[in-house]
Amino acid sequence: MIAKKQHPLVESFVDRLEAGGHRVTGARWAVARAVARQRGHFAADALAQELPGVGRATVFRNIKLMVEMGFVCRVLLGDGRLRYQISHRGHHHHLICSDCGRSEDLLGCDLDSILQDRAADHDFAMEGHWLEVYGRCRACRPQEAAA
Amino acid sequence: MIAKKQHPLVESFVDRLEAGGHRVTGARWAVARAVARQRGHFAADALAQELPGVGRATVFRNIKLMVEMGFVCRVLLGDGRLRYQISHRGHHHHLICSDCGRSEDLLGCDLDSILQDRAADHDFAMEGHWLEVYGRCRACRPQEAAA
DNA sequence: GATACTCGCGATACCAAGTATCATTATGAT
DNA sequence: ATCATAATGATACTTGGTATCGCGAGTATC
Repeated sequence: MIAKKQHPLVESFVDRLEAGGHRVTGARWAVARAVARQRGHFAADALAQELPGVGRATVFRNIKLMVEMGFVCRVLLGDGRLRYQISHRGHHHHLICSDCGRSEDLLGCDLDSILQDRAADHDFAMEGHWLEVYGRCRACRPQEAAA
Repeated sequence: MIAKKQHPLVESFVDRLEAGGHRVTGARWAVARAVARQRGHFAADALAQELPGVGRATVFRNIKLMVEMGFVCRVLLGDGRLRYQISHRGHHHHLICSDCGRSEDLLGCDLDSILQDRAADHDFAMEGHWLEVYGRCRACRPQEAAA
C-alpha cells in the first residue's frame, strides 16, 4: 500500500483488483495514476511514454484491464483512430469536437428502445450498440451571427 | 473498356472515375470486381490476397477511393476491428450479428434530430454521428421458447 | 498510329497499435 | 520466512495501413 491519499479512480481500481483476486503491483499503481492524470482521451502508446519505468506491454495489458473493469472506455475519433478515456460507469456515448478533438460524455442514452425496435424489424435481437457523435464545441465555433 | 457486362457497382465506379478525371486502370477493374464479389464485410488485406496480381498498396488505395466515393463503407466490429462493406449510398447504419458476424444495413436513420438536441444541450453543433448496432440474427438465436 | 505527359502501379520500407512469448521478479498466501 | 504463481519487461511478432519512388500504363494530342 502506498501512503498518500490517491485519486478516487486509483483507489477504486485497487479495490477492484483486490476484490477480483488480482495482484496490486507497482506497475498497476503507476498506470492507474497516469490514467487518472489524463484530461480527455489519450493513446495507449502516449501513456506508455509517460511511464518510462513501466514496460509498454504492461501498459497495454493494464489499460485493457481497466477497460474490462469499466474504469476506462474506448473512443472512436472521427478519422477512425481509437483512443482511451476515463469512463463514467454504465452505458454512455461521446460527443467529440471535430476541431479540437475534445470529447465529452453524453450520459443517459435513450436510444435503446428505438434501436431495439429497428433491429427487431430485421429479425435481430439487439444486444448493444456503439454511438459516437461528432460536432463542433462552442470554443471551436466561429461566433454565430446573432439575429 | 472491357467487353463483358459488369456488375453495376463496377460500372458506376468506372463512371465515377471517368467523371472525376481518374484513370481507369486494370488494377481498378480488378479491385472493383473483387469488392463486388464480396458478401458482407471484408478486410482489405483479405481482398489483397484474392488479387495476387495487384499490389497490396494499390488495393488499399483503391478501397480508400471507393470509400471516399461512397461505394464502400467502413464497419466497426464488436471487438473493435474495422472492416469494409459495399455501401448503400447515403447515411445508414449497420446491424451486426455478434455470433456469425453477418452485417445488414439499417437504412433510414431517424436519430439526427434527437442527437442534434442532445448535442445542443452540451453546446455542441452536431455534424455527424457513427452508430453500429450489435445483436443476434435469427439464424444464430436458439429457437426462442414460444409462449 | 505514334508521341508525350503524367497518373497510378508495385515493391519496399515504414509506421501505429496491439498481442504473444518467455525468463525473471515481486506479490500475497501460508 | 517460504513458496507458488501472477505479473512484469524485453523482445519479437502481427495486423492494418501509409510514404516513397522508379517504372509502366492511360489518356490526350497530333
